[in-house]
Amino acid sequence: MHENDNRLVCDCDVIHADIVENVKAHIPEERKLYELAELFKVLGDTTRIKLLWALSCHEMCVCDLAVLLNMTKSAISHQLKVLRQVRLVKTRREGKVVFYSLDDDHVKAVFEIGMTHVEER
Amino acid sequence: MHENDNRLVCDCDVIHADIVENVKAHIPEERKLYELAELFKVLGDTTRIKLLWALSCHEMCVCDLAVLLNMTKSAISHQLKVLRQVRLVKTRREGKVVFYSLDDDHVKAVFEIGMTHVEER
DNA sequence: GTAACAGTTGAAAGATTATTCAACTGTTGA
DNA sequence: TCAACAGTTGAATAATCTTTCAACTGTTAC
Repeated sequence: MHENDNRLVCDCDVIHADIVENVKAHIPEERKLYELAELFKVLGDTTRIKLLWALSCHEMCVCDLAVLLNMTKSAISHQLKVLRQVRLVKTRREGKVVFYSLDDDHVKAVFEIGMTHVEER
Repeated sequence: MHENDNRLVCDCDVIHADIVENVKAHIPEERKLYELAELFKVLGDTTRIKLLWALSCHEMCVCDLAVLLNMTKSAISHQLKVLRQVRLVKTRREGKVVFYSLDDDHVKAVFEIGMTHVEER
């Protein structure tokens, strides 16, 4: 991740100072943009997209998901952890079995808009 | 990227066969989910998020963007290329200066929903 | 034509990330 | 108690991605 540690890294002059100043004044705080990028980064992986899609159909356990995607339980579990950390999925234990389901109403909406972009190409 | 080349990689049995079959029947084609993940991958980087945000305020040239983000023109140019390849931004040349602007009406919508998720935490 | 500057590009370096592997925890049922 | 199985985890490997660097293109102005 890029971090500008007080060095001046830019190798050119401003051309349109007014625009730059205006945009600078309205840009959201660094932390929020960072978190937004983090969210998209989580969505930016085929395995995790498939998991979210599957869970948007029905809650499922790790074994079922592993069979569905033809991957190891370990790989699935690692990715589910990532999804859990950003609160996109939640869990429910029933004996030995852990059921995963979506934990966010926005995900489907993001999916649909994203799909619109993809399909228009 | 994971690809299952006819090997059976899953290390467990199906527990809820009916659910798995049902989900399998409704899952979108592989290619679409892949493209959706690709789109989110592009959005999943702080630099590119900042670029898109800036461009959602006003069209800007590479120099301006470099000054705004305090990065080299080269780094900015590389990232703009990525955004151009998935048709999120478009260009317009005026003499020596190349202006970039958003090329997708959905981006802002995706931004806003994503922001909702981020802010609720 | 050529100097100056905006922007682009390919290759390499550095950073990050996904999957595998092996060892582990927790729960059930005999 | 212990075998069996669902799931988790840390470390290592493999793959991918971001930024840097240096060389390049294209346009303008002299």
